[in-house]
Amino acid sequence: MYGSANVSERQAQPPALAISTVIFALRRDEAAGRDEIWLPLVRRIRQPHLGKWALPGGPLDGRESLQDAAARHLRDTTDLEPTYLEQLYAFGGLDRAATQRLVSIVYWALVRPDQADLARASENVRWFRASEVDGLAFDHDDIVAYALGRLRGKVEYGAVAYHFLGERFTLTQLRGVYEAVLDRQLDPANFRRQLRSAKDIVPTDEVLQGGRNRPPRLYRYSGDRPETPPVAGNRPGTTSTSTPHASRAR
Amino acid sequence: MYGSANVSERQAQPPALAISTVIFALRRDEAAGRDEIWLPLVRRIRQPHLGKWALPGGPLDGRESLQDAAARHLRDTTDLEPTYLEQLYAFGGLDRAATQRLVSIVYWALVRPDQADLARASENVRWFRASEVDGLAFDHDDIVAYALGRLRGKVEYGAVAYHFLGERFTLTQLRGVYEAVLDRQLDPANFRRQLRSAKDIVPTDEVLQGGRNRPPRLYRYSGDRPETPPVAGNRPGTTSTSTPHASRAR
DNA sequence: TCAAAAGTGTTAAACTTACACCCATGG
DNA sequence: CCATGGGTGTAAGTTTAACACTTTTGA
Repeated sequence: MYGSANVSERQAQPPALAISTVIFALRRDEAAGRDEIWLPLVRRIRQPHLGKWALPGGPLDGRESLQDAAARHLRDTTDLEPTYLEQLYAFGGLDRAATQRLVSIVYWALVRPDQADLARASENVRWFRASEVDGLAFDHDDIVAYALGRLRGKVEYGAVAYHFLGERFTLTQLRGVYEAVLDRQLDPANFRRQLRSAKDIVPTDEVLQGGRNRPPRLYRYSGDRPETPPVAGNRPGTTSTSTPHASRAR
Repeated sequence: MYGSANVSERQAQPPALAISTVIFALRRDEAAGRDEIWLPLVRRIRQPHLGKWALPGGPLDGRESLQDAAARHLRDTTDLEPTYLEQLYAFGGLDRAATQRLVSIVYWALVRPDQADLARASENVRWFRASEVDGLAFDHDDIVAYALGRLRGKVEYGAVAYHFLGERFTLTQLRGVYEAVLDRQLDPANFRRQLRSAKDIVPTDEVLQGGRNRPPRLYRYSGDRPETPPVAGNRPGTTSTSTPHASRAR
């Protein structure tokens, strides 16, 4: 069934397989006094959709895992090395590309501000506000919208927001991330308490000096568990951790 | 051309793309007095892993969407037409198959008991307890374990359990689903109240006659929203609903 | 009328939410 | 000494969880 050679015999062209990534970073809007979500896009330098902005990506090299391929394309096109990289979805609609059948396995990434600053910005790489993205190549508009929804869900449930920030961060900075992602204000007092009981966010004995006001305490994330979902086959040697396992065949 | 074991040739060839599905159904264990999760597997009738049990699946036909391909393979191999079908994950590790680079886009499905009864059971199709699955072909053990975890998460958060049942069901039946999936007992009284406020589960004016005890009221699921996650490119014409959308390019 | 499941009531604990208030710092 | 954000206290509202209790059926 799987090893069949008539995959290619049935039809002239097997579906093309591409890897793309939605990269999110935080940027401060000093005027509005709040953080916003931005993402880098690359300009297409060939047909189809020549000249349009698109998600960074490309074909899957035969000797790298899906995640490695995503990371490599990030490096090649934007110089970014994200601290968080997770599979988003596999898009395989029939009309995604005009000339060929195209299946894209899309990842999403979070990068820290210092990393984002390093990102090559050129004629063909530019940063956009996530809320203003529109008119992208292929179905990338929809993919970005879906990624934003997933980001929101992840932040609401779990422990992802840290990856927008550096190694150490204040609770106010972290709240800024949550507010940018969820697009609403949060009560500072209650936010503090909730994250205090979050267990994987630990206070350091340092404080951030140099501000105009009382120096806030710095925290760090004790990310014991791998942030990438427990998925076998993703990286060799990784075992699933989310489920009690089988014993024997019936 | 796909089946070459030569490494350099393997790199030159594009990765093979397959679609598989993890199918879950509920089955009553009368002895233990509780529901259990079962899934159908198919026996491999060719190398590699000849004779081993595996998830139903096969190659992607060039003219159907990913989801349609999953549904078609289900029909062809097990005669099942699930009421719920959602993409699980794309597995693309390097060592998934010995002879070739194989990327599998895996779906997971829920079927109703009446549908499950119709499923062709033969020498090469058999049902297994999900908790006892082991020794499958490829990395399918891990995939099943991951799918169980996802099922658990979906049931805890949202509205999936209904799809294990028929059109109309009692709250006790629904509680049986939750208990089987979450693998723990739930308080009948509290469960009832929680689901009452769930909004998308509505009481009918019918009751289920014929039991030994007081006839329970029947409920149904008013599934307004599509259960498949809001994903563009999955089906042409489907628009993402989860995210406020963009306005213009910057 | 009895067993068993259907269904309701009640209460303590836990968790949100809103907001009043004190603390520490740079200017 | 004051403006500002850092940080704590507290009380009302809401949800969760445990379990006692009443109702309705078939046998």
